[in-house]
Amino acid sequence: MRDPDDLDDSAEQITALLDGIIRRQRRASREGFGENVTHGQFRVLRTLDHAGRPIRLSELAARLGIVPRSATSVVDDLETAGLVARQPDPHDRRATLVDLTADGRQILTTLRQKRRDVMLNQLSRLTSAEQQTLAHLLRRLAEE
Amino acid sequence: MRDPDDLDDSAEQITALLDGIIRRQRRASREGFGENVTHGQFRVLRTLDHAGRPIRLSELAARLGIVPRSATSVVDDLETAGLVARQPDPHDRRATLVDLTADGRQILTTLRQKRRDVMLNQLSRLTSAEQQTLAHLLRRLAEE
DNA sequence: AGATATACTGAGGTTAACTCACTATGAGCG
DNA sequence: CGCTCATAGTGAGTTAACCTCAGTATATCT
Repeated sequence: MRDPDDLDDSAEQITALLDGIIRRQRRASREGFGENVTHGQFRVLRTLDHAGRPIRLSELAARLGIVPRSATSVVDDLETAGLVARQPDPHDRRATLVDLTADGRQILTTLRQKRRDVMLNQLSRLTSAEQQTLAHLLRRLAEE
Repeated sequence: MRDPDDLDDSAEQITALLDGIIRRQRRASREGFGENVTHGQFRVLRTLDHAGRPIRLSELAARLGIVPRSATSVVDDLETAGLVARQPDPHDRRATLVDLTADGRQILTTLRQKRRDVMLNQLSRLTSAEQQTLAHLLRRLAEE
């Protein structure tokens, strides 16, 4: 019962597919993660780890693609949980630097492991060459 | 030839990429769409159109990948806006069938157009062969 | 020194989900 | 037939992950 417009409209198809995949993944994370860390918090931990050094809250927000105010809230929660720490920027007293704590780093490792298991399940439908192709295409799509 | 870290890597990369793309797309929808139809509402309209006939609320929910209670709310709003209509299922008095109204069908067409424009803009970074490849890979990922 | 810009946060809102518990109806069975 | 159990939808309430707008503190530029 396919709408013929859908078939040759790759834009809409791709959109719908992306949509569904993300939704399923979110759900898998929510159920499978266990640790009291949400998806958004995980993204922060991952980003900080990737940065490899304390970064400004505003830079964190930029990397996450959200507005600074939103980053404040996530960092608040993570700080309460002891997974990240704020410290004043010595060069600019307006700014705060955010960094992973030892606990944060450790939980990140655990979560990555669990997450990998969940994801592998989905991704295993593709050969590793296909995964690479996919990653490549997505990267081009994601470019600013 | 692939060690587990590679898998981990591409799994995590792909997830992060999907994440970012969807986020941007949502934002584009939110800003650009104009019509007072949210992303979730759009998904309902699209699904109903795709079904091509009145379907039960629970079936709608299943197709959307959400729990029935959540579908109730979206349908409530769409019904208030006059874009869908509920009717009793003649064969089962517990069930309600949901269908597009003429207005709903019309708005769906408009939205599809706008949405396609937004998406095309992003997708134009890929050749059409690449788009096909992408659609193909995503379809495989999305399969149940 | 004063205007303007930047960094963060308080207050409050929206979207898109969720769960739990309830009512109405249908179906199977003894 | 009546009883039990399952199914369809919804009321009430919650959560995550965003948003905007306005305010304070600090930096920078003229």
